[in-house]
Amino acid sequence: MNVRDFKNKVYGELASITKALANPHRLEIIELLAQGPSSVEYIADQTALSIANASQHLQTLKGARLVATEKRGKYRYYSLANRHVFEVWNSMRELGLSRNAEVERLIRDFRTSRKAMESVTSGELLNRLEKGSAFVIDVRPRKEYEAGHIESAVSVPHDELIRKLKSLPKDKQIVAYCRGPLCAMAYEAVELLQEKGYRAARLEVGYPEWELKGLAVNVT
Amino acid sequence: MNVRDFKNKVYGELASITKALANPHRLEIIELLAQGPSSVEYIADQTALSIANASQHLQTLKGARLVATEKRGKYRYYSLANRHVFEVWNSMRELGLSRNAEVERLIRDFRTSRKAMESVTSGELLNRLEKGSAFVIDVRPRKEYEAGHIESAVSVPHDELIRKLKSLPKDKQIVAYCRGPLCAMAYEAVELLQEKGYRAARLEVGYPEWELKGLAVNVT
DNA sequence: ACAATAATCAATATAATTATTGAATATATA
DNA sequence: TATATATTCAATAATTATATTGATTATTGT
Repeated sequence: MNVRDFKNKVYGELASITKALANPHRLEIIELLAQGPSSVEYIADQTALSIANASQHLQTLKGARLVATEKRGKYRYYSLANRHVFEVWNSMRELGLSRNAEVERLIRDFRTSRKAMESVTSGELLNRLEKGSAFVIDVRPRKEYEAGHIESAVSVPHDELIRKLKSLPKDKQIVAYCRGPLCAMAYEAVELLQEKGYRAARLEVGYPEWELKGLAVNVT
Repeated sequence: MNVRDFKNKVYGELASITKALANPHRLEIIELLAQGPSSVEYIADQTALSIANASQHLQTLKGARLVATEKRGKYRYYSLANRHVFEVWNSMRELGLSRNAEVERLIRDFRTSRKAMESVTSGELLNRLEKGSAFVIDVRPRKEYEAGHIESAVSVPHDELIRKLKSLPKDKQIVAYCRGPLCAMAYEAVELLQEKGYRAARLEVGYPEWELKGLAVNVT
């Protein structure tokens, strides 16, 4: 094999992985799977895809060995193959945000409020948790909370937030987190809480990034 | 705009960037541009593409704002838009190597020798340079050396290595580096040097990774 | 101004990707 | 065993990506 054939094969292999990621729905699926293993049905529901279409996209990801699957009962659970997949997604998202004012503008414009929102770093949150001065809420759907969450966090899915307001403390700062930097749920939660007179801030990362730093407790 | 439209736009933007990367030739171009700015002609030559085809791929990368261009005289120089592009490429390559025995096997099989090859980390090289116990050679094409190289390195393009053997020291270890982990030039150089009785090892990273760590000296 | 060089553009044929539809295959539960 | 549920498969049409070719534009040097 000559050098050119070798290069063609190596870059071809890498491009086939990249191609498997190069689709809006599959990127969304990757971010969803970063929250924890999910069934096809749940993935289809969360991404607004038909079951058959979601299944096909999952086959594509599986073909590139970006996801692993496990069958339990009549459900088949998909999950990310390894941390490298999440890291590619992370750097991809960083690139998108850096390169493209468009994406950032989209995110900013989507917030109903224009005022800058206070955010808390992972390190700060750890400090406040030790001092007992923060109350952490996980605003993702309950299934994702159950698949893994920040140790002391309470599950308050964003569509249940209004109903559960009374159970939240007014004397502590409430720190909300969700799926990650592209996810709007924590933004919305903080906004609502502030309107209702709570002290609230957003965790600057989502659960997968927190977990990657080895700070997580998994519930099984 | 509702949540679904918002998500479609954000993931669509990110997928359009990913699509721009999802091609073997464009990945090879990214790695080449990580060595420094290059003209279309040079890129076409190094990647074995026709000029027109290389130009089209560069347009695609430019459209996704992954590369920047500058015209000097009759040449147009392309370069990576920012470090995020290189970091995506890096994590992509890591994912490829982790996920795919195939890629790793290709790289291993391509070496003519089967014996494991000693490699030197960046930190070790810095130590040895301070002690004066290493002699560093850059085996990339001279143009890439000229665009930036390790401070004390000497340019010995891999196709000139045999002719330049006599100028290399036998009493020091010779450390060879090239474009990065997928590049075969340093492997081949070390192999040749060892056959000829030199003490030689491969730097475990390429020039772009070294530069990313802020260890580089740029020549302009 | 004229030739030579570097790069891009435009048109085209081929190949690959995608969403949709309906049928098929497992698995659990009654 | 029958039935409902979860997922995959296969076929299709529409869209998008790719390499090639030859023409065109921009720049340099004579």
